[in-house]
Amino acid sequence: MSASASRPPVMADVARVAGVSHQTVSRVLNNLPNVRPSTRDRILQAIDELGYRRNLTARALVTRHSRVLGVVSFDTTLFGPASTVHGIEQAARDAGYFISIVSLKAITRDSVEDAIHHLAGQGIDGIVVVAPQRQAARALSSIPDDIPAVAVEGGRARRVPVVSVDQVGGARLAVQHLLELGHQTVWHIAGPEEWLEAEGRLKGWQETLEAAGRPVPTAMTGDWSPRSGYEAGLRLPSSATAVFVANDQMALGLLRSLSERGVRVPDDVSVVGFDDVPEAEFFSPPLTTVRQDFTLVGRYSIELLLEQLAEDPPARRRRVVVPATLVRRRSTAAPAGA
Amino acid sequence: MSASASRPPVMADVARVAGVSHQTVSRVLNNLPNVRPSTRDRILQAIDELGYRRNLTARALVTRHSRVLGVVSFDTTLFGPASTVHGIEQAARDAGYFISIVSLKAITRDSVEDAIHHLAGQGIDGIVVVAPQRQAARALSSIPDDIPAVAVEGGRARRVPVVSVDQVGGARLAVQHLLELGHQTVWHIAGPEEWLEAEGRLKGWQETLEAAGRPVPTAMTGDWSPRSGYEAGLRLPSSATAVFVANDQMALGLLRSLSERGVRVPDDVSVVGFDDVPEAEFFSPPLTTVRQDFTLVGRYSIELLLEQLAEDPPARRRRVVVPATLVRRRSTAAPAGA
DNA sequence: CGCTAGAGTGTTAGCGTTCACACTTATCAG
DNA sequence: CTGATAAGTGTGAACGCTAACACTCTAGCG
Repeated sequence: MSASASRPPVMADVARVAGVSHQTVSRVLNNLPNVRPSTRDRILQAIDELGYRRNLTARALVTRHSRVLGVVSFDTTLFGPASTVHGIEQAARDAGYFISIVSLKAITRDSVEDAIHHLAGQGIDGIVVVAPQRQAARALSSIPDDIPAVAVEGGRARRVPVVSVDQVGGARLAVQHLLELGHQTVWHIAGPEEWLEAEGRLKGWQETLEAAGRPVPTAMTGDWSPRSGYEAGLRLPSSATAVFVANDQMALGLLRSLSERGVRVPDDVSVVGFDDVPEAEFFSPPLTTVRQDFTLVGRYSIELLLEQLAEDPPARRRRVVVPATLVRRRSTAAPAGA
Repeated sequence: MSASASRPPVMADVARVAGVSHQTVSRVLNNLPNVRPSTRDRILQAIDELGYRRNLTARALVTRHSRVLGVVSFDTTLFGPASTVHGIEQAARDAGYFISIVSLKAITRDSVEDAIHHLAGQGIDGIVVVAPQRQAARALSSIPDDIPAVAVEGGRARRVPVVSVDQVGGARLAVQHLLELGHQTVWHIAGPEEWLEAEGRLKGWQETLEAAGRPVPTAMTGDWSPRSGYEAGLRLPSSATAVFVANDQMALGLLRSLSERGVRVPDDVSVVGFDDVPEAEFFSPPLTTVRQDFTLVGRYSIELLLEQLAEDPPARRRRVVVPATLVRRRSTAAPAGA
């Protein structure tokens, strides 16, 4: 513990104290072989004594690897993105990487490109773009060629592997569940058009109805917020007996407007959401919904990224799809007439 | 666009193309004066031509500043931490800084210290610790002296400035609101003991009741989850007419258990939450709650951090308190007997 | 006409690591 | 006892940038 508060100690200081060369200190730090145990101990002790911490900036300069991964995301306040980023962070840390985050207020192609270049200039080893909007997905092509990247929910990006949840399959699960209960058809409150997730759920809903030979009602569109679900609920025709809502927040709004109109759930109308937010189980009534495993999505995205970072570029999987699962609770039942 | 995909261009390459020295390129990049406009243009063109991006790692090595700030947080899936981190990120980016995040699964003194050292070794310019638990607050003392730091919700940390929401005041607002409506007393479902926020809300609740000369019921304790609020609701005595719940999620659970028991809100029991999550407005009934401005908290924390980073260390404010506000909705009313 | 000031530019030396070697010493086969 | 091999260690040169200073040149002054 040197009293001089001048500069933090560097490798050379450790070397001097331990009576070796800086290179030997480096070897110990990097767990390389061919260091005599007694020497190693002396160095370790010197490190401890001086309170030495290796300067990762210098290391990054020479190795050309910062062990930092960049993440570009949108509104990390929402449950989905927040969970995904959390999953990414956990997986990255387990792999010994740091995460540098840029969270966008607005998704425009420009803002995404900006964020990407920002990160690229930062000496990052790779980038994960959580790109659930069409705009963002388009910006993927502007990622510099020399930077490994992965997209989450990024449509079919050209040069970038994609991890996504099976939105279409999830929607199918929801609609099939309602049809099996005996409903003639299912209404849909969709997410904003520019969102790929909204698109997938809409598609799954429509295809499933068509496959079953059922009429396909006009879809209503919300903006993911509870309020928009509430408003969609006001426009829902009284003939409807089942609604598939593109996320749980809008489902909550729908539940509220139905209850205000005296419509009982599930007696009069069945409702299925999407996401399985922690609150969903305690809605009135507890919400049947489609669960997405965001943690797994985060994990896979890091896995795909690290694969690209590896020495031997493997025949890289271009796309990983995480299945969605149906969680049955009390907001769905057979229609009144059944 | 050089066809050789060998190495990304460096400053010297730009210098060669522009016919100047690398130092002049550096001057242009750093917007220093005394560069002839025509020279500047030539350099800018060369940069463009080569697709040159400055290596920030090398820059950081020599300047000893990375322009990266570290953030340590807990479970960024929760609304509060997620919003705070989001606010921090926005504010930091506006100031030209990057954010490197470590999100902890468990808060123990060790895990926090670990995260801090992890970041410290990363060549970070400063650290924000979102430390809402007593454990985490204690770990603040282990931040190396040479690294500027700020704590969010960190109790009264010793050497570290703190930004926090006025939990006590928020709780007072909630309880006063209920007393003014005519309730004799107010029950409380508290958060986990080790959380400072839970402690502040508990304290505000208790003090306000005492100041009004009202009996103070035994507080129930949850773990922030809707389920724990639900369970607390089952234990709520039927004599209770008003409940102040330490967060919105638990309030949701309470609402649910009350409705299952046939207790009407607000007719039979009034409920106030804390946080004002986006969903709160659409609970059944819409929840009266205390709003915390997390964005502001994030903003202030970066402000305090940048103050420390500035050339002239100002007489530093040791503590910034952000006020909480009451949002009145439909879950509160006068008691039945009033 | 020489001198100074300042604009404009180049040169050199780091920053704290790792990498590619070269070197020394001990070990062992022949 | 010699030479080859391996273990253990040191030396010097990068990595790509900025800081400090030195230099050149023009303008302006007495």
